[in-house]
Amino acid sequence: MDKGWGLTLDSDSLGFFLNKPPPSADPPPNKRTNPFGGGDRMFSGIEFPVKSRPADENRVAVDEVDFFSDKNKNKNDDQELKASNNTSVSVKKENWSGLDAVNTVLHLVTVNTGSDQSTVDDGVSSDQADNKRAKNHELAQLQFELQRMNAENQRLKEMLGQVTDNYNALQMHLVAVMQQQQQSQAAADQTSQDHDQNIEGKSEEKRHEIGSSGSLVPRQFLNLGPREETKADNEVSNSSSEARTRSASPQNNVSTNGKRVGREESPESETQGCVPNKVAKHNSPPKPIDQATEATMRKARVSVRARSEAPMITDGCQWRKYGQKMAKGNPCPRAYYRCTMAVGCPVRKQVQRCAEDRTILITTYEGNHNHPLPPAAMAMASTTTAAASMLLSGSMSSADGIMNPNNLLARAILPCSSSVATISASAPFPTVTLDLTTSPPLQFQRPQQGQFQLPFPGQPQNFGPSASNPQLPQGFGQALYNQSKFSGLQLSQELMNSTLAHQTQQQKQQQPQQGQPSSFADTVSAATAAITADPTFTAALAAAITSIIGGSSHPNNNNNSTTSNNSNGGNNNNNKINSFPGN
DNA sequence: CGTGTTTGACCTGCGC
DNA sequence: GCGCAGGTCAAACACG
Repeated sequence: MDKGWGLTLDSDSLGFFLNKPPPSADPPPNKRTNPFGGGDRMFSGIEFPVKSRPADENRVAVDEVDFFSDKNKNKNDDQELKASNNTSVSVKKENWSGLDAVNTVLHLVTVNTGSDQSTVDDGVSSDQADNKRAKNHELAQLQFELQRMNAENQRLKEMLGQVTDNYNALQMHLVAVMQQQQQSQAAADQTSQDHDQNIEGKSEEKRHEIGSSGSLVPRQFLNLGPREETKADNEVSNSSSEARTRSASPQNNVSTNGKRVGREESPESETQGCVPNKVAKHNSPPKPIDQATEATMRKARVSVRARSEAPMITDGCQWRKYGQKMAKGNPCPRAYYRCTMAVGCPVRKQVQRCAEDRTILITTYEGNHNHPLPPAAMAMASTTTAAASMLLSGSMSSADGIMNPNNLLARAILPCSSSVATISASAPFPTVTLDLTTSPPLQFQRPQQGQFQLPFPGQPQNFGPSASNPQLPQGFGQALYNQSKFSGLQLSQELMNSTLAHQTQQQKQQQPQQGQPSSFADTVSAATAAITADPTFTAALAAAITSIIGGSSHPNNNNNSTTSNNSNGGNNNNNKINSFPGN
């Protein structure tokens, strides 16, 4: 099981925006105390409240709690002391400097310092009284302003919660729509090719399933291949839970012929995960439709490179380690995990440190979850899904090749950082690599939108104990972004843009008459138009925005940030360190 | 005792 | 066919 020492993808992403210094070359070996306890460097960027660290002294640390901390109380005490004794203000000055350091960020108290300064050399008591009154007045104003900002902050938090919920709903809706489109196309293809009524029936069933589930409550599946997902869903919908349970345990599948049969014949593994060639060979009649393509899609992998001192990144899922091997060309062992969130879930991942830079953790995901994902796992799942979808669609529509880091595919996946996405054609399986190891600038690079600055760098979001929850920092993408000046965090943008790119890819497949974009650059450039071109999406987006602007704020909307985090973090973080020699 | 990890053995695919 | 490397299994082990 995932012992959860890992940092989450988002925390890493957040760290980018905080100008997180690169990990020290020689980190304390067992520094991994409580990942969410605030002591870990990896999470300090987003933990709440913000801890001050030497490396972050110049960071914008807007911590509402601190404004009413003892320091301020001391200041008030000093004021009172001074009022009664007319004593020196030197001590008070020191305290002011402390507050000033904070308020400089808020541009609130620059006047006070000057006022304070003038008091020092003034020996006239009446002037002192005036100054005291003035300062008290300013203090009251300051506190009022702080309260106002706190309220504003709270409101923004609530907005964030709402936006997060709406975003999740929209994203799921988008996935559902894409599934529907793909299903329709697949059904059409099937009909034209072999008139397989059975498959069509399944497609209808699938459509019905999507429709009946409600447009905004699609299932949360991680799919590394769009078509595969369809097939998998059909299987899931057609198979009883009992059958799944039976097939879940490899031991139960051991036949009398051999001890490894169970693994090979696991339906989940075949249809949703990596399909062993053996199965393909043994499987019934060859399908006329791109079997090779389907096999390729099943084997699609998404690799995430992120800097982490932890043995593995926390992605919201539960993992159980089932093997470890020394890989050729890398002194660090490769660990093998499988998802244990549901019995028989075929999703596996490999975790290995980069040989060149051991602070870089390479996590490779493979397969599709056959179970609903917790919100905490949706970010990574969506990211990998979108990346894999783009990979697969790209590999189908154009020649495989290394994607240049400057390619817009990379920017579609990671538009706001200097991170790159690469597609490896030489790997045994088509693999898209999301490189999150390069620190982006504090400003997003949005080729079509110019630059903008993060409004709340380091802003404590009420993320609960697991501030690293990947599902929370989810903005709306540029539509909402442009309208409300709200910005998501890095992964949000990644998700949004990659999802949009994927959506565009789907639309591209459905509208060949408009001429296919010849490259992903076109795909990405069309993604912006897609968000407005798709009336469904636009309407849903508008509804979400309206609900926000309408002021219907529900603090509990952020509950998932706490509960899911707890469940996620709890599941993932009460684990002990893997004995991972490479770490 | 249950659960998760470790680790050597085994299987499979691939290149020569 | 052989060797190599990747991937997986499962008994042994550790831990709470």
